[in-house]
Amino acid sequence: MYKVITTDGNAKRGELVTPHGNIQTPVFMNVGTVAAIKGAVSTEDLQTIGTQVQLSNTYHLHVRPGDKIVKQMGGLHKFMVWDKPILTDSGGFQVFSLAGLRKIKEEGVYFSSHVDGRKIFMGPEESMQIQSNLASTIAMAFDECPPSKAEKSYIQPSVDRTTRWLERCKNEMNRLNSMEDTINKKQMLFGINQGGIFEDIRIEHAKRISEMDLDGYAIGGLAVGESHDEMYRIIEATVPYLPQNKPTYLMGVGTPANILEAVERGVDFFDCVYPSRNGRHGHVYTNHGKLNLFNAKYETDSEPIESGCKCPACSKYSRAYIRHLLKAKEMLGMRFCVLHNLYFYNNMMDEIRTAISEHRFAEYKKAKLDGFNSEA
RNA sequence: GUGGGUAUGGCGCAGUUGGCUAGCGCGCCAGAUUGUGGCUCUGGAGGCCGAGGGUUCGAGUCCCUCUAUCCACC
Repeated sequence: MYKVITTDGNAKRGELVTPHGNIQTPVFMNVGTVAAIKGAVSTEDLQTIGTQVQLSNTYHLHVRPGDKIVKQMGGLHKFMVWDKPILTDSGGFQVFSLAGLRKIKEEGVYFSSHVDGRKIFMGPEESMQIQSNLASTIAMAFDECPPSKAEKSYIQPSVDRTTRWLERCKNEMNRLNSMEDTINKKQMLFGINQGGIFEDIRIEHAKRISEMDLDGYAIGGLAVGESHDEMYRIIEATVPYLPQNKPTYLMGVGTPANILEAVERGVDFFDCVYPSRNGRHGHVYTNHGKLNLFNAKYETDSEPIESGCKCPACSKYSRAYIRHLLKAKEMLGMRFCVLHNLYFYNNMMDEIRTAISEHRFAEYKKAKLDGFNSEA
């Protein structure tokens, strides 16, 4: 159950009630694709850096260790020792990102495993079964995420198929939630809006899936190559046609600036690999823009990544030391950067929630963006 | 001391019977990365080819001397 606590313009401050605790929105979900946030980050770390929700991936966990193994181990929560909400992505994105290794048909998608090359079939039913085995808090619908440059003639039939897949997902999820040996019988299902950068297709699709009474609605297929302006335009056009009494999730986005823009347009949920992947590559976020700690200018910099930051890295360690660890390819260097970045994102979301509650989101956003564009 | 090998950007090497604007890997310096294959990709800086002399229209490539270094033998 989702409720909007207060609004500030189109920005919403809300709360999603789940069997694994309540999620305060807007929220940034921390991405742990294979039931682990890359960079040697533990559950204890996540508590320290204020993680509300973890995101894992259906396709990756199906390939390894196998969803049946996870079910046998008591489900994802018990397996990875995390009792707060988990959202599982459906594997739909892998249809897109592993393009070349797949064949899309009406019944579903034929993949070759990126781990051992074996053939895998996944359709809406399989994706729901896997996610039910994983017993995540929120399951995502199985969709196709077409490339940003796709023509309308490709997008329209693709979106129509995604709609048919969504109906199958919903039916299968209902069936699974009523089964005796299902671990999480209250597993939620979010539908996914597609339509490329065509507002008419987006809106039509949003209307159709809104009638299906799902637990939440995502906007997918953005931030895959189109410009920021196009992305914001599509968000702005689509959000009003998604149910306002349900959470809206912008999949895979994005930079801190992207998130501020999307919150302003009514988005509640986010996830992105940036803080973790960029962290592993030594790119760290600050209120004065992104730093690349590999840069030679940090060689003797005794300052923390960001002074005043309360993350585990900034509380004690210098940029120079972390740079050294990164150059030496020590895991600890990546770990510090990932922890800092996730803390930065989680903390920014906390600030956003406070700003909306106090009806000063616009001022907050402007000040934040000005900071990002200033030199540290 | 004798015989043989090797000397090319920070390191490791390619450079065909002499025609180069001297390449490559790593490293270095930067930049990309948006529902993650601890990747990958894209740029950039840096060498009078150990030193000196010779042959030639032309030498990193051939010849001579020297220096350094490695291996074997004494």
